[in-house]
Amino acid sequence: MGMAAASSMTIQLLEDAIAALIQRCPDMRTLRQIHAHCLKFPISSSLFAISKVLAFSALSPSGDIAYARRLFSQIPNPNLFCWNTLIRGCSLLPHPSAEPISIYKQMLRAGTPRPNTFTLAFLLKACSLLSAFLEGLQLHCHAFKYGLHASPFVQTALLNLYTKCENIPSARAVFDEIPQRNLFSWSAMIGGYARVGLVNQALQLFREMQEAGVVPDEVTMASVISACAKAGALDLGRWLHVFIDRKGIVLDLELSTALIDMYAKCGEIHKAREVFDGMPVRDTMAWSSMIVGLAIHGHVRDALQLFSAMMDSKVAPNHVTFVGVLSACAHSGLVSDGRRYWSTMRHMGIEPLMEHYGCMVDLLCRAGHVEEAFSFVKDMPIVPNSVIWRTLLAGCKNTRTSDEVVETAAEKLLEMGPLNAENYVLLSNLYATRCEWDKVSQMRRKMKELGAKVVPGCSSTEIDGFVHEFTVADDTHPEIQMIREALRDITERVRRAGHEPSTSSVLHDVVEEEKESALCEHSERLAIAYSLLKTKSPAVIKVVKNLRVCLDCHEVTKIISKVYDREIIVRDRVRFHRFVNGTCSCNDFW
DNA sequence: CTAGGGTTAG
Repeated sequence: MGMAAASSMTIQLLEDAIAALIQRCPDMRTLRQIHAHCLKFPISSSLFAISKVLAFSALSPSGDIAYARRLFSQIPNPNLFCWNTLIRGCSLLPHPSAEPISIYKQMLRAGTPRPNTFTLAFLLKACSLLSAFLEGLQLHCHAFKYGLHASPFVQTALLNLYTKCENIPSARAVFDEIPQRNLFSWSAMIGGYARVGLVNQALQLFREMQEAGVVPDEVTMASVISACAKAGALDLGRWLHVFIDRKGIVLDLELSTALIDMYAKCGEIHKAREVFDGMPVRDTMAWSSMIVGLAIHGHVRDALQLFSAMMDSKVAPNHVTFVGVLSACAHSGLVSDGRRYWSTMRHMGIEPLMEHYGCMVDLLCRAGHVEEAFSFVKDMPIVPNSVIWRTLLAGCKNTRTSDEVVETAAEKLLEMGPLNAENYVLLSNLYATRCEWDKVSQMRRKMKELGAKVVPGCSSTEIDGFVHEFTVADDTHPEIQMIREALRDITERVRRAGHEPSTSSVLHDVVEEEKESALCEHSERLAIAYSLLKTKSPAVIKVVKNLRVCLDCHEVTKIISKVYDREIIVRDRVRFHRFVNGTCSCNDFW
């Protein structure tokens, strides 16, 4: 009995020693030595020691998953911890794969052990990385089958999986079923809404979270701030920044980056820069979001200067950084710089994506090199998407371009989006500038015949922390009567200022018979009218729109800024317009 | 041994 106690004590000591060694193990070489020593001792069969070795090889950044797989296959009866460790190890690999699922299937086939909450959480995480909805659904069933559905870890993992698969209704259903929502479940749901662009829902849920008395942290705030960026909700974004400071929430890399992006996308590029300059450490995303921000504001020199500062600070740029750099060059016609950055990018081993080709086509077109842009597109190793063809066609407007370019691009575009009205509108306008009237009417005929759908224009404006959305000819707003009256007043005052509606821009959105009302009910006009009603003179009117502004709205907004003496900032789908006293910051080029 | 976050052309 004394002997048995002694030996069990010895084993305990050895196990503790091994655990301590592995905890400080720096690399696989050392781990193999420790493993070899384990095999010499009577504890070689100790699952404890083996599982420590397994955990290191599977989970440590300096581990070796192949070693873990081999070791695992030699364990006669792996316990649940071993299975879980291998599953998690495989789901942490740089390239997500279905391996965690197949290991799980193997475990189920073995009949034992039964999965626990750890198993499901790891598997669900693996599925969310793959956006594997169907597998996730099966795991959801297993959660019930094995009685694990009440675990907050499983619930959050399910919630997260559904948002990653962009299945918001399922995510919300899981969220609604959670009786005790914690910081993680609130953050996951808010983040899910924000990622798919349901910004109002994200902001609403954030309010409910506070009402429920759950204190947000830097992770929650990063999602909420990014929702503000997408919504163009500057006032709320500013308020949240103050909230962050007041609550002492840590401004880590992610939250700072979200703030930079929010300020940039909400028109406050100087505030964005302030946040950026205040960061003690900056990674690729932080640099990129600042560079992209400067680019969309047309601060091209600053953007390029920042890029070289980024290179000096040895942070590696990625494809997003180059989207910023190349689009900055495109915005101010820096053709040779653009070409240089393009080859820098290739030199760094960054494969150009569709966005980069898009920037180059835009760059060449704006500089008047439409033919060269066309050969560039023809040489693309990936199949150009409709944005590429649209960019090319937009470039054809400004120069005398050969029919070949126009016809090829037109054909491709209509082939790709035969039901997209935007395409017919673009082509119809282009043919009009080229005085090819038969083709203009051909486009309109085709559009009617096919019943092409127009993406409805949608503008929003933020008043007292709430984002109000308006679509073209919208009559669903509760205060629509007042808005209509305000619109009539605007139209009258604008007309008296000498404006004549530019009917050709009606083509941008609608079919002919709707011309008259259409112009006055473009969504940005509703939003501007509502802001004029709800805010007073020094307050700046800020509108965010999902499409480009049309020529007529651009003219009218300039006049409104003068006759109502209000500064108006419109965030287009791609850039900012700042209207002050009858002129726009884009100098009428957009 | 578990969960939630930031940047992307026109």
